[in-house]
Amino acid sequence: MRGKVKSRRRSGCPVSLSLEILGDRWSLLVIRDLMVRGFRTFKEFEESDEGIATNILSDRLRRLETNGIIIAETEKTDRRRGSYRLTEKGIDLAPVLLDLLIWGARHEESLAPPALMVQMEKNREGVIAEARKRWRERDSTPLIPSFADDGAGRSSKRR
Amino acid sequence: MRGKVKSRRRSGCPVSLSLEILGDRWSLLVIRDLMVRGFRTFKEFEESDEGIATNILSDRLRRLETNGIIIAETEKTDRRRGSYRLTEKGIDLAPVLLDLLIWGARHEESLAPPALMVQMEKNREGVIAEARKRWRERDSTPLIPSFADDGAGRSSKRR
DNA sequence: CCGGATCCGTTTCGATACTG
DNA sequence: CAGTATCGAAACGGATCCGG
Repeated sequence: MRGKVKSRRRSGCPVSLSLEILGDRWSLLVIRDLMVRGFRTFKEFEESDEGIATNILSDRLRRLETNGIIIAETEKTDRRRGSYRLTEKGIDLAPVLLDLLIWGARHEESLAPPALMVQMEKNREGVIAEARKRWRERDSTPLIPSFADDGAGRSSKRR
Repeated sequence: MRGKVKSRRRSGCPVSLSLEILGDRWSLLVIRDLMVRGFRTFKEFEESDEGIATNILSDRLRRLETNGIIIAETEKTDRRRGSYRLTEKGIDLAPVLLDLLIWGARHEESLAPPALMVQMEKNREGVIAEARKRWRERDSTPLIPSFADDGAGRSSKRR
């Protein structure tokens, strides 16, 4: 039992700190779903994506909350946390998410219609502004409709 | 030995795919060091940061390589891979990294001089263009000098 | 039913020793 | 110097259970 903890040094670059919060498989995915797909409840997160386990989801939500990226709203009648929203700090991640989305669309298998991406890339600032606006208005309709549904992305899943 | 793979469904959003590559504690950090700090050798990565273990570093470098984000250059005289560089796909992550850097500087403990960040935020496009330019010229001097050294970031680390 | 918490087997991580 | 090998520790993921 080598109890050497080795006193983790941390570099001064802010990215490292960010990655201590966001550097895992699920956190950014949860934030994306909040921001882009308009998810708000535990169940929505659980059922979507690639099937995050409930314990992991619970843990990630709590971690994001303690880091001030989301807030959980508890109803008075019920002790459970019913819905989640991004804080301003959280919505400020919109540029990161968007750039990642753009990068993914350009370099990974382009499951999402490139046309949409090209447009989004051109209108980056506009999309970010829209995200921020909706956050202020507590409007949680999906920011990018094609990503709203589950097997999503493949062209016109029109309704 | 329950061979149930459960046929992981993946959502159509490109972000998920990106996060399968980048969604861990170290990958983006390695990319940042490649891009912003100008690291190129195994040893530089190993000694910097918050002390990544050599086996993890080795694994991440390999994964980034197989995903086409970096390339390893092997010298003919030696079987070892001597230096690493970003591919074009890798350099295209500059916007993501930069936005993450900006976000971190704004919301996390501001270890980096805010002035630098404000400037970088204003000149986002310029910094990205510079990164791309250097990549083309194989110029690996640090893109952001304050982040070049280890305990870095704290204002005027006089030189 | 919904939002979790708990239990438990499996996978990944991380520190260090070791090798070409 | 650039990695592997090893092994204990931590995180993950699935199933199940529980309180509101």
